[in-house]
Amino acid sequence: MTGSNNQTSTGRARPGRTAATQARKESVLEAALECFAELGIEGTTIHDIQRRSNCSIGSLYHHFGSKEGIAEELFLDGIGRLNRGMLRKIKVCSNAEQSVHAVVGYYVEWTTRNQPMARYLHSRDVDFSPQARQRLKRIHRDYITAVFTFFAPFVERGEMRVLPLDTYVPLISGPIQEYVRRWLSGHHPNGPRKVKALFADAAWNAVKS
Amino acid sequence: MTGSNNQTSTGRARPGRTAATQARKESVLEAALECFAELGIEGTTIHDIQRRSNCSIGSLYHHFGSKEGIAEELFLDGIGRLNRGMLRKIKVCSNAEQSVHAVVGYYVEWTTRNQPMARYLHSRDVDFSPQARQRLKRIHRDYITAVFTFFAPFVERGEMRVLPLDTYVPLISGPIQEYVRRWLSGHHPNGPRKVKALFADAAWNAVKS
DNA sequence: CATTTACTAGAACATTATTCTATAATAGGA
DNA sequence: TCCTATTATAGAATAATGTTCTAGTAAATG
Repeated sequence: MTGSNNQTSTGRARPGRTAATQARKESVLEAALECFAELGIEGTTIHDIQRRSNCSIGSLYHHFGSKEGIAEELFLDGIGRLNRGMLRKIKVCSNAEQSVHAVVGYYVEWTTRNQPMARYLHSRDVDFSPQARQRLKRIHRDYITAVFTFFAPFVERGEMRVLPLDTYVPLISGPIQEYVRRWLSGHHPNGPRKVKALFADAAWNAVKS
Repeated sequence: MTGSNNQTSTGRARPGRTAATQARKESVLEAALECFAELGIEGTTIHDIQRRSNCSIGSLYHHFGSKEGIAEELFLDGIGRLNRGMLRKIKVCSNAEQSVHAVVGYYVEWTTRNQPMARYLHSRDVDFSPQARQRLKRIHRDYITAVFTFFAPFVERGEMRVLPLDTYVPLISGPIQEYVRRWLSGHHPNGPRKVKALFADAAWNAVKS
């Protein structure tokens, strides 16, 4: 009903038209993010996105189905990028403490370098269509699984505490995420770089044995 | 331009018409929250709110100025309630550890008892009109000030670490907030009650001397 | 009681999202 | 290479939704 969608934004697609299609979809998402940043989410119209991406109404609806569809795709795309970057980063770590520090550090760097996307991700973490919620749930589950698979040996070795699975991420990332959220919504002026070490230490303290 | 707005939702207003007005505004906000919960934020129309609150279009716009105005007022109202409840709760505490535990505990109880509002608060913490952002910033600043005024003696007595002002809230509330957010958006089924103690201990660990 | 101000009401209007029909480009098989 | 099915583009037409406007009602004020 919605259209193609043969790959998530990561996967390499077949060459030819599909590549061009992928490029067009990405240019739409890029335009949408810019609009959201400048005009606010409620403030941007489908025409704003259309104009900025040089895409016709028809194409837009062909590829995304609705305005909400664009917003959801953008969200899932952003989460995916963040998660993949994070996994790439921690996989080169060789012990628990280093890994936990890497999580906090990468989150700080990524959000500082991708402020519009970070702001967007923070702006709507709840409230999705059932299908998008489903996809998001899967993304989160896969991420948690991947992270835990990586951390499990550390837990077994006794470097980290044994805790309920769904508490690790909040314990490690919760504080820095909350700090960044407040910064991004303008409640305080200081970016997270100065407090990176503080939050990394706190994270490690929360989960170390 | 927008209309009256003689009091925030807390303040006792003069009797007579004003009281009725206040009641009407609150009934609109209540209706809006119900709609957001059932239909999603983007999914609810001004007419949905209007129907459910038995309020005419005219009244709606007289009191709130726009749909976004309703959403903002609802948000500020909710944050205000949460903050005031929190302050009330911690003010009866007599030492730092007890206070920190109270913060986490109250957050768990409040969000469990006010799930629709909690979900709404999580759904849009960023992305507001400049004026609303300003009001929100003030609310946050006042809250932080009040909390810190309360905690300051504990810091002086050496019960708590000396940290940058804007890091206390993320360190204490960040993990439980993140846990609750994930729960509310359906990523895991368990409510926060079972992990309350765990997160309270972690919070205390993060800020104790 | 007169007058001003706040509030209610919903039709008229404007904006914005979505659908629809037509056309062009590409891929894959004969 | 040509034919056909599929996918993509385009924008006018339409539907849905948000906002303004005019008129009238209730309360407050002096």
